[in-house]
Amino acid sequence: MEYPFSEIERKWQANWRNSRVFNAQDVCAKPKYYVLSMFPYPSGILHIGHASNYSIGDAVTRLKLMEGYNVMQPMGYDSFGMPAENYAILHNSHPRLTTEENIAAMRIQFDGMGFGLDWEREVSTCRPEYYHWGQYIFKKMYEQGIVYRKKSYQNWCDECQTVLANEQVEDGHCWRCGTDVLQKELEQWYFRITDYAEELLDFSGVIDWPEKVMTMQKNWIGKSTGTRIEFPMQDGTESIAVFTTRPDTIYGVTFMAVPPEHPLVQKWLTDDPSNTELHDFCQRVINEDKILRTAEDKPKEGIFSGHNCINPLNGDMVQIWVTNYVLMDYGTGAVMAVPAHDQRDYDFAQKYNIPLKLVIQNPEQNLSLDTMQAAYTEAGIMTNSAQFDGRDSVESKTAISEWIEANNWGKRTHTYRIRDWGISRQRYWGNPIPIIHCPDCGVVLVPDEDLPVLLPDNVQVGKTTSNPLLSVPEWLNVPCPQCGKAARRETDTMDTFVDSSWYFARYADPKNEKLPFSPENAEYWLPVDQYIGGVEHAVMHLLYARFIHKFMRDLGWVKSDEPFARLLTQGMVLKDGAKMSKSKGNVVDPQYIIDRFGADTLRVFLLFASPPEKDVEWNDDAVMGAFRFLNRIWRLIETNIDAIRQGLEYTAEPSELSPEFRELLYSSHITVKKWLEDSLHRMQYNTAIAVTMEHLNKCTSIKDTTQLSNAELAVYAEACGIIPQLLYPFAPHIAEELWEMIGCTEMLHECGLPGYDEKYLQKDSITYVIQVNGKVRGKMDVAADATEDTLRSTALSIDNVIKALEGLTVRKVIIIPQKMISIAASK
RNA sequence: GCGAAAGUGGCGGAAUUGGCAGACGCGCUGGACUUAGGAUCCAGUAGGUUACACCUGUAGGGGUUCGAGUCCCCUCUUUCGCACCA
Repeated sequence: MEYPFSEIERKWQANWRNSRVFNAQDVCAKPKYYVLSMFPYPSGILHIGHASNYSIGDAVTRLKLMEGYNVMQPMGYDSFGMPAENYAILHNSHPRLTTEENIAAMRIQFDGMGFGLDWEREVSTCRPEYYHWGQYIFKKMYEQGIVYRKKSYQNWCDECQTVLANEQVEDGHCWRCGTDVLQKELEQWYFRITDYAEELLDFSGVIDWPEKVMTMQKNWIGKSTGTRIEFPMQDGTESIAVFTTRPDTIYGVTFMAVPPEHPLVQKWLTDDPSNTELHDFCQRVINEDKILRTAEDKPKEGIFSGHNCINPLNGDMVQIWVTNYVLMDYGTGAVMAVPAHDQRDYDFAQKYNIPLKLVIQNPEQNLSLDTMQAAYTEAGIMTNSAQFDGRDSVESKTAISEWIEANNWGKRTHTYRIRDWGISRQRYWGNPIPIIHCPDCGVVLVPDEDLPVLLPDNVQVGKTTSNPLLSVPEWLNVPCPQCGKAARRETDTMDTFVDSSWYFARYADPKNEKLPFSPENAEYWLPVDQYIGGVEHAVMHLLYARFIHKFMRDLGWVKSDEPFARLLTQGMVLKDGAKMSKSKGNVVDPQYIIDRFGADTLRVFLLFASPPEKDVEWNDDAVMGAFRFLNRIWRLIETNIDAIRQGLEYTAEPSELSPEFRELLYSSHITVKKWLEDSLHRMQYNTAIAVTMEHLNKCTSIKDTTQLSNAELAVYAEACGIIPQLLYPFAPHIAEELWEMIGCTEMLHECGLPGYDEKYLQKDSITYVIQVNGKVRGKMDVAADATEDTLRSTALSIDNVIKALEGLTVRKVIIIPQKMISIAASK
C-alpha cells in the first residue's frame, strides 16, 4: 500500500497558497531572513538540477520559518540572452512569446515540487518593468563615471555573434557554446569594475563563503605588488615605463621587451614607414589569435626595434625588442627583461643571443653564466648590483624601491589582472543600452522620462551578420534629446550578467514604479542571508553582483557592503558519474518521479544522498528507499493514530517507565537535539534525515500499542508526534498531512522548532569502553556518578582486561569522562 | 608547471573539538508472512579466522600520542581552479 502522496501534495500546495504562508511581509515584528537561490534561465522544463538546488533553499526557508523568522524566498527568471533567442529561432517564434510560455510552464513545475516561494515578488529580466531599472542603473553608472566606451580588440564568438567579457572566455572557448573565441576590433561599452578591484579583494563583509570561491575571485582580480620604473629613451625624447615585481633584479636588465601594440612601437612605425621588417612582424603578431599567442608553449619571437633606452640605475644602454610574449593590457605593457633570473626572458635571450647578466647569486650552489641551463628565479644574494651587492635579494626589494623613488625614477605600485567589464552585446534579446548617438552632441543619455527604451518586437531574429537592432529603422532613428536633430540609438544590448547583478535587490521591492527599489525595503531585506547556487558563477555572476552592489552602496541605495552574507555552492546531480545531458542520454525527468512517487520522495532522495555542497549520484534504488521511508512513517502514524491521539493527553516520568520506553523517550529528545544541530546549524540535511530514520526505527520497534499504560502512551505519542516536525523542511506535504492527522490545527511553520529537554538526555548509567594500549578489551555499565576510583577498579577487574594485562605493569590509567578508560601498560 | 580540495565496505555516505571506524540508506544473504507486492516483518552484512574470543583494516609509507580516518612529514591518485600576468 502506497500513501496517497498525489492527493496530499495537491492539497497542501493549495493550502499554502491560500494561506499566503510564503508571502513575506515588508513590515514585520519578527527578524527577517532572506533566502535566495540563483534564478534560472526559463527553459520551460524544470530539470533535476533545479529540483536539487531549490530543495536546499526550501529546506532553509522552512527551517527559518519554524525558527520564527520573517522569511522571504523569492523566485524569478533570468530571461534575456542567447538561449532565448536561439530557442525562438528553433521554434519559429518570438523570444517574448516563447519566454512567457516557458515561464508559465516552469511556474507549474515549481509549485509541483512544493517550494515555498513568494510569487508576488516574481521578476523576469526581459520584462520592461524590470529592465527599465537596469537602464536606470546604467545611467547612474554613466553619470558617476563608471561607464565608458573604448575601441579595442575583443573576445568574439562567431557562433553567438557577439563579444564576450574576459570572465566569459574559458580556456579560449565561449563559456556558453564552446566555440573558439576570436579577436575582433570593436568599440564597446565598459563598466569600471577595476575601480573596485581593491575592495572586491576584501571579503570581511561576508559571514560565510566557501574559501574556494573567495580564492577564485582573488586570483581573478590578481593583485600584484611591485615597482613602476621609467626607463628614459636614449635619444632623450621620452621614456618607457615598466612594472616589475622583482626590482631586486634591475641591475640584470639586458633588454626591454614590448608588444607590437605598444604606443611607442606604433609611433615608430608611423615615423618610419620604410622599416618593413618591423612593420611586417608587428602586423603578423597583432593579427594572430590572442589565445594562441598567449599560450604557454608558444615559441617566443621578436625583433630589435632599432631603439634603445637607458637603465636609470646604472646608465646601461638597453635594446628595445618588439616581442610576441608581452601583453599590452597588463601592467604598463612593457617588461624589463632580466634573462638570468626570468625563464621567459631567458628563453628569448637564448634564441636571439642577447647577453645575460647575473645579479642574484644562489647561496646554496654557486651559479655561473657559462654553466646555467635555465634562469635562476629564486631569492639569493645580490651581486653586480652596485651598493646593494652582498645583500639578501628579498630584503633588498624595499631598499631598491626606495632608492628608485628617492631618485624619481619610479614608484612602488600595484597592478591587477582583472580588466574592466565589457558589457556590450551585439544581440537582440537583451536590455537596450539607454544611449543615443547624435552627430552634433555625441553620446547622449536617454532622459529618465523616456525610460525604458523598449526592445522592439518586429526584429528579424536569426543569424545576422550585424547587430539585429540595426534592422528596425523606426526604433533606431530618433531625434536627439538635446538638440532634436536626427540621431540613432545605441544598438548594443547589455550583457545579461548586468541584469542578474542587482535582481536580489529588486525582490525587496519588486513592484516599485519610481525606482529600482526603495532604500527602506532594501535596508530591511539586504543582504541576502543565505544565497545558494552553482560554483560555475564564482568569477562571473558573483563578482559582478558584488561590484554592482558596492556601486549601489556608494549611491546610498543599499547599506550593506556585500550582497550575499552566506553562500552555499551546491553540488550537481550526476548519473553514471557524469553530468546529466541530453547528448549523453542520461537525463532523469523529475516530473516522472513526482508522478510516480511524489515530490516529497524526490526531495528526500536529493537531500539524503549527500551533503548539499557535494554532488549527488542519481540512483533509482535509493529513490525507492526514500519512498519506502515516507511510507513507513505514514503507516506508523496511520495505524497507531488512536494511541497517539490518546497519548498526547498524558505525561510520563522516566521513573515509571520500562527500559524500552525509557529508551524511546531518550530517542525522542536526542533525535531532536541532533536534528537541530545538523539541519539548522550545520546544513547537513543528509544526517538530519538519517537521525530521523533512526528514530523512526525506534518507534516502529513497538509493535502493539493497544495494551500500553498511560505513561507509555504519552512517550509513544511524543515519539511519533515529533516526526512531522522533523520531516517538514525536507518533505513538507506529508509532514503537514500527518500533523493534521494527529490533531494539530496550526500549520507546521507556525508551531516553532521541535524542542528537547536536557533532563531526558541524562542517563543513570553510562557504558564505558576500556582500552589496553589502544585496543578495546571490554565494556562496562557504570552509574553516571561513579567516582574515578570506582571506574578504575571496576575496569581493572574485568576478565578480558585482566587477561590483556597478563605479564604487564599498568603505567597509567586515563579516564575520559562519560566515554572511556584507557590503560597504558608495559613489561 | 603552480594552487586548492579530496581519497573510508559492493555503492551513496556517517564519525562536529584526536576517544568503540563504517551511523543512516541502497544493494546483497537467509528466514517469516502472504490478498504474490516496485509489499511488509525478522536476522545478518568491512576482511580474515580455530567465530561469545582474536588478528587486520579509513590511498601508500613514516612520525607524534595512552589512543589517529582526524594532527605532522613524504609519496601516489582523483577532481577543481589558474596557467608567458613581468
